[in-house]
Amino acid sequence: MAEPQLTSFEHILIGLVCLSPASGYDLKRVFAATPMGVYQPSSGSLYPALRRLEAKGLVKALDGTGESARHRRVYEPTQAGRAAHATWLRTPVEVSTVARDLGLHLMRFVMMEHASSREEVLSFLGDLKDALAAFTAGLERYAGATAQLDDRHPGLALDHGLAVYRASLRWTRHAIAALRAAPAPSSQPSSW
Amino acid sequence: MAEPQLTSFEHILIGLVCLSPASGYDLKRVFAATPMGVYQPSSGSLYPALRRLEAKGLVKALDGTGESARHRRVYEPTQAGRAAHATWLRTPVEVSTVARDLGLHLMRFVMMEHASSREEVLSFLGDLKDALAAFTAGLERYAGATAQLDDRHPGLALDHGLAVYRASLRWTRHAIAALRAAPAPSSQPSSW
DNA sequence: ACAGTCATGTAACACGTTACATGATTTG
DNA sequence: CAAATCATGTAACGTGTTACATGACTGT
Repeated sequence: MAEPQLTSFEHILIGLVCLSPASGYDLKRVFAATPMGVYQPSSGSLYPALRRLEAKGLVKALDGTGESARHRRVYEPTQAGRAAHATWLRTPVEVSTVARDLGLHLMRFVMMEHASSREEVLSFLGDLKDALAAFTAGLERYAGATAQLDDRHPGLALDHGLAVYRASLRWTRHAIAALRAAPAPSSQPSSW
Repeated sequence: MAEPQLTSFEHILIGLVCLSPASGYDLKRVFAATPMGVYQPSSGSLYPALRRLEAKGLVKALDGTGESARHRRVYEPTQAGRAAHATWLRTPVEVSTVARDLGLHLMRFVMMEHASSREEVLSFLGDLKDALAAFTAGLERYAGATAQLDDRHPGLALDHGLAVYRASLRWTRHAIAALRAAPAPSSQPSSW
């Protein structure tokens, strides 16, 4: 069973059709309407990606949705697709890439809600917290090691990184506490 | 004067050789040794990129550094290269892309230190502050508009975004204050 | 002499972007 | 009926990744 290596974009597409079956156009609207919209996939990337996933047997088009329905191809995941999605959700958090992949990790966290157990989610958040702590510690070490004499901007930029990753780190603690606290999915407005 | 459109990576390479002439291998070490190292350029992207910049007349290889010097191609910017770099530094901050380009903006901020006046830097930081404020306001509006009923993770992810961009926003104020306070305009060559 | 590093480069491959093409369906 | 939107797709082009190749120099 050679896991076909997929791009992050493809993993997200599988995740979205796992949430609910959708056509390419539907997915476009999702990207446009949610905060995911920082990335706006083009037709030239979206439709070929869906076709690749179909060719790899990870999604399939509902043929029942056919005929008069205005030429729409609505995709749903196959069993292999759901398996690949579950595997992706369990991808370990690497310290060396946690900064680069932070957005991706957040996306995974969102998609875990209806696919993973509370323990798995808390384990993931714990790993993310540890990775962010290690990463910020590395930044602090670097800041301490390089004496900023003449140049101010690099030090300020480093401050930015520290401020941002510390905010992420704080958030992991907040999220862990929030998920530990609430057993039933009640509609408590999260405010902090 | 048709500005040749360059990738972000190419702009950064020009910026680095503007800071001080460097070979491809030198640049690799810079990426490996500094917090820029979240991105690790491969040989297959770095050397072709330098050749493209040379072909476009934006950098040139020091031929004096030649012959016995162990086959090194040390690049320095041409006048056109410095002009392109200056133009890039002055690229306006767009609200719609400020989240995606935040790392790039920080990189520009670092490179402005010895290339831009204090007024230009403060103007840039002001624009960045405004863009981040508008972006976070948009996130807040989205959070308020979408009633999170059953799902908790999307709301928590939104909290993360808000926390992170607010940290960036706070940093802009901090940086503006720090640069306003600073008297000494050092013009020493950069060390990183 | 040999290994390791320095230093640059190439080739195959896959992917994203841009721009364009196509036709069906709704709306004024 | 015309225009806008829905909906999918293709082709050229550039670039990044991976993996490999090459040669010069350094240290032991």
